Amino acid sequence: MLNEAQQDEATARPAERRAADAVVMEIEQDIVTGRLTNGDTLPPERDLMGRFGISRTVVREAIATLTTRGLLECKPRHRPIVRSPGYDAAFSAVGGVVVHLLKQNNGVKALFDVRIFLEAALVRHAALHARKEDIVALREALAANRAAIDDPVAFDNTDVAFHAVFYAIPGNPIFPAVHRAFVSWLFGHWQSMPRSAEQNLAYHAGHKAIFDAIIDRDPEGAETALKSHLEEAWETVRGTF
Amino acid sequence: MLNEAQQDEATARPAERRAADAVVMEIEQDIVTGRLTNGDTLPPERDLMGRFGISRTVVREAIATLTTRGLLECKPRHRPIVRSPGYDAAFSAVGGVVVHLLKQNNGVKALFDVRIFLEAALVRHAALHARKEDIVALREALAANRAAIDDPVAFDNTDVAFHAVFYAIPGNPIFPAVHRAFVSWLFGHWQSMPRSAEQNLAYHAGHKAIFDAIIDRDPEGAETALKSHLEEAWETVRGTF
DNA sequence: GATGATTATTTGGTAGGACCAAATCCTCAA
DNA sequence: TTGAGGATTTGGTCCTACCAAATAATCATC
Repeated sequence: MLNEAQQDEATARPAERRAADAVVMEIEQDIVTGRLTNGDTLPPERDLMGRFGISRTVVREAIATLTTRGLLECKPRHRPIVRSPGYDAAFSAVGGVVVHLLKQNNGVKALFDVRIFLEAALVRHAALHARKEDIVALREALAANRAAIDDPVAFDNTDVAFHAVFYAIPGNPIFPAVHRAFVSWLFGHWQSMPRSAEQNLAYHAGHKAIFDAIIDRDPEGAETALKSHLEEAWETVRGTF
Repeated sequence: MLNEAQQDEATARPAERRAADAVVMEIEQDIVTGRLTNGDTLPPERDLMGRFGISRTVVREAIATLTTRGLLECKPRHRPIVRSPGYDAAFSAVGGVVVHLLKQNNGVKALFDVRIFLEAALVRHAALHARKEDIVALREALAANRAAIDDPVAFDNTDVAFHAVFYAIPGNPIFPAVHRAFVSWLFGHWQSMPRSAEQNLAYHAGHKAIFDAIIDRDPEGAETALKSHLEEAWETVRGTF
């Protein structure tokens, strides 16, 4: 059955833009301009229907679009939660695709090589430009790593934390997000693999070699030590996926 | 009106997760395992309804999800086309989020700094490891750039192509994808801005300085030349957004 | 008055139908 | 054979109705 309102809407619509896009842009504006901030909840879908004068289908389409863009977080039977997008949200948005890419030929190797390449440049940068507080952070991370040699879980965590310092030194928020993406994409595969204390000692020695080169302000040595360390790590995990 | 099939379906469903997610995973599997390969078309939405025993609402939601993940390509009035995901698809999937990030405080600057950082490492790598064919590619790209100084559009294209060579030299497919992402995210803002032939000459001189350092196998010189070149480029565009 | 169980309301998820516009397929006359 | 015109297909949009879980409100009991 067809009512007049629907027909009028249908015949009048072609000239206009898509209703859903208008809603998306409006809510987008609210988030960008700060009228909606992180953690706020959107009104119920049925309220938005009336507010924008559109059907719930359109409301849901708009919410779905905003969710895929990382601006909203949806849980069943709960109002959508506003999420101010960060660089981490950007990387997690591609997680689904990356999973497929890693399954392709040498996908993990290609990503790991990129990590080595970028991190080599980061330790070189650290050797040249690390400030006092950066050195302190590195020294503390190295000590924590040493203290955790007998605890597999803690060692993994301190391992990641040590490398994270290099991504933090440039002060650019994109680098730490890249690091977290690397960890979630690469580490997820071979984590929970038990490692011996001897292996942890070798890893820690690799970390110390990098640290020593940095406090010596020796970029070449730092880069060499990092590449050696990561290539050793690669050899131990290459067969586990 | 409520028919029995709908009620049965509804009462039987709660055990499962969201219907749309199940469909997404199933089609995902078909693509990963090769039952659906690049260029194949999905059946019409109305067929999928019957095949999966779900409503068209859910079919469309699943297709939308797969599209945002880069596994499908949708055009109005055409069947969805299967796209085996590449690294470019991964980056384009985050395009929507990046747009917002760039609007935040210093977002463009942060991204441009990352580009400078990565590209500095790439030219250093080129200076150390470029093969003969890489040098040839660089020489040709530089010549094309020189020849296009009087043609704004062609100059932009050859400019991008010259820088692209550095991303290609390591032979890792991720780097070219990163470069294309940089171009689409950064260049899109200030493209179509007319540049004078003098400015193009300066840009070309920057390119030549990088090239000369590379054929001299001088990584420090190459890195310095690249940073100088890109920081000059930044100064000319920083006010245009 | 506090508390726990019961009921009502809210809310996101899903089903299914109707319509449109463009593209495609089909028919049939010239 | 061909091409013009109609019929069918197909994705895009909108609507209403219903379900199940979560939450809010109510009420009986102590």
